[in-house]
Amino acid sequence: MFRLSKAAEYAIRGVLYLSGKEDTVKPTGIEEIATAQGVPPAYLAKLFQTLGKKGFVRSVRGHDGGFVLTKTPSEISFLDIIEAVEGPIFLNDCLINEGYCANDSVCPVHDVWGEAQKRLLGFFSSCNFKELSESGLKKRKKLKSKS
Amino acid sequence: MFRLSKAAEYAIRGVLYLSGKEDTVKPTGIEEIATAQGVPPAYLAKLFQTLGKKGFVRSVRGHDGGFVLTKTPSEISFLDIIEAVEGPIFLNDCLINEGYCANDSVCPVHDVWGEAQKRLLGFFSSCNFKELSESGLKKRKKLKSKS
DNA sequence: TTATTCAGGACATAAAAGGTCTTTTATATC
DNA sequence: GATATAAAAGACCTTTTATGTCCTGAATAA
Ligand code: SF4
Ligand code: SF4
Repeated sequence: MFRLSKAAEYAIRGVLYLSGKEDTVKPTGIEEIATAQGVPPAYLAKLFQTLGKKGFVRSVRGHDGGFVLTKTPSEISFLDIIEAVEGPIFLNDCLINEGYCANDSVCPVHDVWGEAQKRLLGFFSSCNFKELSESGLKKRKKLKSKS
Repeated sequence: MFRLSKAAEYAIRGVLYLSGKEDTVKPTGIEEIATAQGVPPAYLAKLFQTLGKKGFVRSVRGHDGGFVLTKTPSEISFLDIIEAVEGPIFLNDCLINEGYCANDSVCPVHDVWGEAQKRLLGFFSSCNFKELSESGLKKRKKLKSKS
């Protein structure tokens, strides 16, 4: 169906929420993040668990625990988070490695997938969470001034 | 998982095969197409059935029947065939229509999906089957000259 | 020590992908 | 007209992926 997973959507919005916090030291509980973004808490917890393993967030257990970003928002790209939760993106199996499909040396379709993937990944890796967060503030301000 | 479906891959390779034929009048049987491309015949038949409904191929039943392209290869885009077999592409539900997600007026993520989708669709619609077929011939020639 | 909060993993459900098969209908040829 | 051929239509099946939930255990601050 060629659609982003909820996993990616939720994870990104979670990281976005953390990116919007001024206090970058105090951990934020998963419950707070989930409620703020309106996503299933238990699922988000799973996702943040893997974000932790991949090193994008640090987790603090126990009282007043939660999650903190380990990098500044400008250093985290969209692609980072997408790939962290859904694994590396391959538009088609034959892009995994040369020779995966025996046909790829003569197949013109292969090149199209390759180019499409290159462009898509390039775009996603060009989006960072600092920009994203700022653009969110801007949108909110614009909406307010209208009403 | 963000991957093209086999359906799209098979359909595209089927159309590509037809695009490579000089004789544009005599129908080509699904069995021939499937064997030439190494894809499951029954499945490909289903796919061509829907390609027929969408008007990209014309079908002839009975003895010496099969499929013929209804347009010249240069008029058929990658996107045409992909969308014909998997339905319209939406990277995320909120792109289906404005207001699908109540949040989209303030959500910065929305815009990223939108831009990514715009670029992807733009690229796919810029690829036509005449170019594709020619690039296939070129690749084959190059490979031959090497061996 | 106790309440809190994440980690890890098992489990559940539903949807989609990928594919087969059978029956019916249209067509060309003998 | 009979017959062989080939697509149309739709039922059916299996496997994989997506999207969660829940429980138990471990860390930690108050
Ligand atoms: S696109 Fe070409 S190379 Fe890639 S899997 Fe399909 S046939 Fe093989
Ligand atoms: S990206 Fe933003 S607008 Fe789109 S569904 Fe997610 S929250 Fe809603």
